[in-house]
Amino acid sequence: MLKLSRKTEYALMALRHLSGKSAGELTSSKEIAGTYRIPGELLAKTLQHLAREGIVETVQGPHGGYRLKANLVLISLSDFIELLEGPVALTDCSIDKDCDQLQTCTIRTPIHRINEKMKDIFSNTTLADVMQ
Amino acid sequence: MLKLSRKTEYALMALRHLSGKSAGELTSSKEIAGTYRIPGELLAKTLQHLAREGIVETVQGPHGGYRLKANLVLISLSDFIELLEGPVALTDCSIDKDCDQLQTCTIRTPIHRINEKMKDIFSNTTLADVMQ
DNA sequence: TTTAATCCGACTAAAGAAGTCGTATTAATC
DNA sequence: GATTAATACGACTTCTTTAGTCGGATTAAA
Repeated sequence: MLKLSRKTEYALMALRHLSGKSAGELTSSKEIAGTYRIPGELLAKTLQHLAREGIVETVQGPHGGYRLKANLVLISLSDFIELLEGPVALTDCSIDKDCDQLQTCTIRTPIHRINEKMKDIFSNTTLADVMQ
Repeated sequence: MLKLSRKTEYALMALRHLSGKSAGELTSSKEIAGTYRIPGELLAKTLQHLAREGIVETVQGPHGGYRLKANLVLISLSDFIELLEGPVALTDCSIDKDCDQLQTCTIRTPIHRINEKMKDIFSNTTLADVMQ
């Protein structure tokens, strides 16, 4: 109920960790997982996801690892969450239209209004904001 | 991910329905469930929950049913959601302290800030607002 | 060639949400 | 008094999502 997924939390912690390193420095997934007691495999997959999205950069092989690629000031928390967990929406009907109750639903409009306010918060927060 | 539960949606729809009736008039759970195609038993349980919380009033027996009791202007959406689904929090560590990562977690403070903003939205919206 | 890292899909496990069922209670009506 | 139509409510099942694990492949340094 209105929670962020662990995957998102882990991703934020990892980014924070990476942003503390000097430019270009590589950090292994293992180091991050160890530091924060995050299940290693899960964090690895999450970092790979971030790599595919161009947020971090990877180097394979021994002494490989991850480093920041994107400018965190330019990424909104909203985009970041949507990347990892899909659309930010209080109800499904804010996303797609497959709802039996659509015709009769009387609370769509007000819920929609609140949803927009919520999205505003996430849109107006950048990843850089979350790093401090 | 950041969704309201069906139970909450159903509860809001039911309250909206009840608030359209004349003062003191009773409405059966069945009528509401039928109107909006909500599973009957589930709605019934939800209404019973609202009754225990003093938001609606019930009359048992044939021709019984539910009617509004509380003044919806006085109930915030925040309180309402917490009633039905527990604390509004982006992360568990905003609620209790049982988190292995507490010592090492570096994103608590910023997440907390965002969480507060989110709660503000829900606190500043009353159930009456959602009925229009 | 070995080793330490990423890569990635498939699988399993755990948790939570949604919905169902059975039985009890209540009170109006026949 | 019996029947009936409603609420009351806990226990249960099912479904969906989230979390975590595993196995095997690729990469590149030593």
